[in-house]
Amino acid sequence: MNSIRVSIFEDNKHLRESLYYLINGTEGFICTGTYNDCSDLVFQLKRNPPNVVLMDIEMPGINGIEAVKIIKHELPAIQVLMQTVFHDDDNIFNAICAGASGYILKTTSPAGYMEAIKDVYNGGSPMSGSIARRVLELFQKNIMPVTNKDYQLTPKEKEILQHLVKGKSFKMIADAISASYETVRTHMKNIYTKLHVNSNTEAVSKALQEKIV
Amino acid sequence: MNSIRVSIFEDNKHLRESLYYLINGTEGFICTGTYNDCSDLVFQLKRNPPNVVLMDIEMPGINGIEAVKIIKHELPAIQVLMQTVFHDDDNIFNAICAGASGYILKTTSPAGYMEAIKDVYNGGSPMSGSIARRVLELFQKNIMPVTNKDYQLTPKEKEILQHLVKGKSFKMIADAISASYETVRTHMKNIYTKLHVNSNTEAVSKALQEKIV
DNA sequence: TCGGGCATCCCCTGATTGTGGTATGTATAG
DNA sequence: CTATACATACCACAATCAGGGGATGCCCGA
Repeated sequence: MNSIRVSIFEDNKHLRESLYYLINGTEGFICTGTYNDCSDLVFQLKRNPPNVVLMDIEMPGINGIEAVKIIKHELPAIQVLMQTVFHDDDNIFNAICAGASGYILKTTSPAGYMEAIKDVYNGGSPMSGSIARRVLELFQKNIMPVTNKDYQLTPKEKEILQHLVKGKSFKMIADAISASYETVRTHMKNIYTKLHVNSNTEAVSKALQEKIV
Repeated sequence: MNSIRVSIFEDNKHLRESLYYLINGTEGFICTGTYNDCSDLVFQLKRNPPNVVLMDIEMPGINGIEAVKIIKHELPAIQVLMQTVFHDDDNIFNAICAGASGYILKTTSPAGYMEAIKDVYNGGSPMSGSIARRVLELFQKNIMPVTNKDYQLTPKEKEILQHLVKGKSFKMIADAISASYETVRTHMKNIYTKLHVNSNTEAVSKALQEKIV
């Protein structure tokens, strides 16, 4: 079966070489390249594409986070596993926001390293509880905020609100729903009352932010 | 120092009692209650509030996921750690979307259980790589969809746009940024040009949907 | 049958926006 | 030194919106 192809970006020569031998010395893994910085990043990765990139977060020149952004933009299929010497939550979090699939501490055992690489390759995202929590919190706050407060909007009102969000004027909405301008206005008044707003912009804002539309 | 207070929701009597003795038998932990279903959930939790709830995901009556929703709605300070017999990604994922802070397999060792509880209590979110990946993907897709088309808005223009999104009128914005009404209007014209829109509602809509704000 | 919720329409008045101009001062890059 | 970008400011006119009314018809549940 095919080996998991791994590239290493790490400025510390000793660690870089250790990882190289570790990976090539493990059944089912092969190292496609080691690099001490991110110059020619895309070129190198395209010439000899890995499945997984092991990326140091602290590096001279282009740092690991920038590198992740570039990789995910140019070669989105490649999974990036960040590695860092210490638990720098902020940087790790940023790396994950940039598209990294997981991260690992450099103090991890060789077996743990291989485990994490395999996990990433197989679609997992190894990360610590504290990083996971930060991701979760942002996640729960921004995605899920199915803040489904129920404003008791009628179907017609929702329909009108949708048109409004699309940027239509009252006149255009009237046209779209085959009703008179005044009807739309009446509906809008009712929407304003229900949403506790008093302008079209506020209504649009609330509709989008609370996912009423 | 204070012990970590833990409540157990688990329909299997054997496991429930094992956990009870494990928790009460461990230094620094105390079990505030064991329940075999979620009836009177809120009442019980309010009467004897824990720091962490250990919640079985598969339960008769109100299932674990519903229970999480209720807990996070009524007592958001309580951290919920889900437990499940097997790696049911979908359910775990749903539980996490509902507000759970992490999860643990029932096959986990006693030491691992205590570790996970402590992790959750300390603000971590223990979860497997595969769950983490699903969260990450949704996260990166929905939060980060830094659909960052760059509209080249100046700082001032962005500031004004932010006020607009908050529902303020031109007059109020002028006041907020200490500029004249006419200045705000000029900025708005420029914003419209850059965003290719021609009304305040459209601008708000675009600003929110493309996360320009 | 009566009231309530919903959708439909109309009027008037004043406030706010949209559009198209012009213009000045201050940086900053070339 | 000279464009160029940016923030600032003003005017005028047309269009649209907000807030206050009032009104009709339909359907459904009490």
